[in-house]
Amino acid sequence: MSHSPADPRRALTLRDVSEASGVSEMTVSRVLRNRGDVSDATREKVLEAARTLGYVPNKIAGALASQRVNLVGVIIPSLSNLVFPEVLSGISKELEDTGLQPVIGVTSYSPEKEESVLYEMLSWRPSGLIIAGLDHTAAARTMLENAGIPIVEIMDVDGTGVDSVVGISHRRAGLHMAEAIVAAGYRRIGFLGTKVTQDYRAQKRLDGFKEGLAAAGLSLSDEEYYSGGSALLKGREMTEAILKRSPDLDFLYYSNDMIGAGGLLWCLEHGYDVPGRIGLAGFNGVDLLDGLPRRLATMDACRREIGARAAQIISGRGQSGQIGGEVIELEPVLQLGDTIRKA
Amino acid sequence: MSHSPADPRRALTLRDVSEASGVSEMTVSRVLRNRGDVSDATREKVLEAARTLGYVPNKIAGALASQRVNLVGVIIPSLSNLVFPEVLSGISKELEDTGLQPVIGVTSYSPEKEESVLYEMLSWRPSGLIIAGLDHTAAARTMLENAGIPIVEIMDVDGTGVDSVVGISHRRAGLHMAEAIVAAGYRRIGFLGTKVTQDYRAQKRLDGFKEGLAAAGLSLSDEEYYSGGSALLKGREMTEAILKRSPDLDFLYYSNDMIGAGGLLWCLEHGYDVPGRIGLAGFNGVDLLDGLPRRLATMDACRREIGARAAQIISGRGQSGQIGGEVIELEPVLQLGDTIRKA
DNA sequence: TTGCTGCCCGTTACCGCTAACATAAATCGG
DNA sequence: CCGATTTATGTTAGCGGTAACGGGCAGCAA
Repeated sequence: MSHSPADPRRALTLRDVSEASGVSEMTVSRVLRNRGDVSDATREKVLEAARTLGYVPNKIAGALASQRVNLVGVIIPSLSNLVFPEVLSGISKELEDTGLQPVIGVTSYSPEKEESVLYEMLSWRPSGLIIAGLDHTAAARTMLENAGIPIVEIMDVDGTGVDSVVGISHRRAGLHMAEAIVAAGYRRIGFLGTKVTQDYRAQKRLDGFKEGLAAAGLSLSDEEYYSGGSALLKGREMTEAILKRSPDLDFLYYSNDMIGAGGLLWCLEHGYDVPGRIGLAGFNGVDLLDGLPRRLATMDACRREIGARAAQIISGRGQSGQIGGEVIELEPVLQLGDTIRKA
Repeated sequence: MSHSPADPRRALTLRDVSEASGVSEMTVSRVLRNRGDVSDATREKVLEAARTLGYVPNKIAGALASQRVNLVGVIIPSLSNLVFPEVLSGISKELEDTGLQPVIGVTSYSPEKEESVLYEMLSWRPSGLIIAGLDHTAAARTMLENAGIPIVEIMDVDGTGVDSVVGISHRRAGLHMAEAIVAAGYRRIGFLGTKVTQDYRAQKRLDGFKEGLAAAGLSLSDEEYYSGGSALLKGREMTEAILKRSPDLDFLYYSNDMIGAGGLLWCLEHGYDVPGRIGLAGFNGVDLLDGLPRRLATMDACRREIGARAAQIISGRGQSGQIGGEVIELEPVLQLGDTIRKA
């Protein structure tokens, strides 16, 4: 374990490398960033010195001096939702060879937490920001407006964005699901969802769903809500509860696939004829569904593509040459699966 | 939208706030960090000015000047594994009110990617680093050794760490599972796992498992591997394949709960007597299992606690007053569930 | 009054790096 | 063989904060 003469545990700086290789700090900096003209001889010398010393550049200093930061902030409500890791994977794949790096912040569906996470992120002066949802506190919105960097609000297009927006219309997703259910002949429809009132998108889906029912002269026959715990198990419990209370229901609409899957398993075990006697549908299109005994009807939320398109906008590789304020509405695809009877 | 006289889109600095409130930059800095003595009158004045201007401090400059960074790097192989989001949640909860903030990097199980992610992270000079696994490239190990910050390697204790280590012994986890299976009277045992050879921990579990079988004079009767795709579906397909090839197997050990769940569903659908005719076990204790028709035998990997303990070490709140080189081995609990017959 | 203390605030010198400009040596056409 | 480029390197001045220290002023005991 070699160490510099002065202090054995001092962090290395450009100066150490420059002294070790006998050139100026500036030249070392140029070599390490592949910038400007440097002769092959000195380049080798410098790289050699940096390698043997184990030098790691200090990006904090670099960013301050160059006024450039290769970070992209990504703010999402949760990591356990399964949806967001997929969005993230779309983002990081797209950012892969742009030199940009995502930094993740999690809000736990709390607007106050979102505000503080956003503040913290902006204080690192990222070169772009991707944030889930269109609904923020007034302070958060102001920060976004004044940040002076590209902002992309994702997941949702039902509302007004600060800058660019990439997502689907959750209202219309709910609406279309309702239409498909009604078209298939179901009439006594129950809804099962999360209690979290801060999940604006689930709320919008429900609103659209009710709207779709209303257009056919129908309304929700019963509802059931949960919070916390294993979603699959909750799906079972809620399904049992709602069917006990309202045995005449002929359709159950779940706010996400996980509880829908639980409900599906419960119905099959209890001998319900699915989709004859009762129909089921969820939301999201998680690939978990492929392994279930029967494929749950769902609607793909285009998670990976949302991530990819958002990242493209930040990296300036958006298909439109637009400079900002871009709005991309993706179309969620209804997958009937095996739990809605064919009309 | 108010703007400063010079440039409407220039980012705000301490100087702007100091001019707006008529005090020095230093005083503004003190107010915003709650440090040193400032009179209530000026404090109010400064906060007021900062608020109306919408000033967001520049942590890059702050970190450079103070040589302190409130970031903790966290490097994990994947976000879709379900295990890691849980570890992360343990970490962020524990870090919540320490002023420290986790920054996540993902390696996709690639040692080269790990190396570059690590380099990138260290270049931001975080005040601590949590990284999954004990197995790294030589260059990565050297970086870790010379980083000069607390390092915690998590998940795994079968090997030698650079600094602190928090995890379970995957070798012994596999070993104990084998012992339990043998004790329950199963003899013709198959293994189903991922093809990813870079998942060192899965490999160690398998090694321990084989060791446990060998101690009883047994060995694996058949094996089946997969990569990519929906784990639940793969679990089904692999189960079908292995049982077709080796119909006399009486136990299936899966390298994770997800494929185990798929296998369980397949066996139940095809009328297998579980756990009489055939036993099943997975690994991890994901709470998904609670919703399955039968509870899969598994072994809890203590994910949240691993995250929490690692974070404690970084934040200096570890229970031992130790300064580094701490090794915490947690004990995974075997949950027999309903898929191993009671001896 | 003198001197000391504690409170409040300002000044100065960096932190480690890079943009922009300056300089020195090598190349070159006419 | 000279001025005009080109190539390779060095010098200077910050980037936007903060540590460390300095100093004015009020309060107070001697």
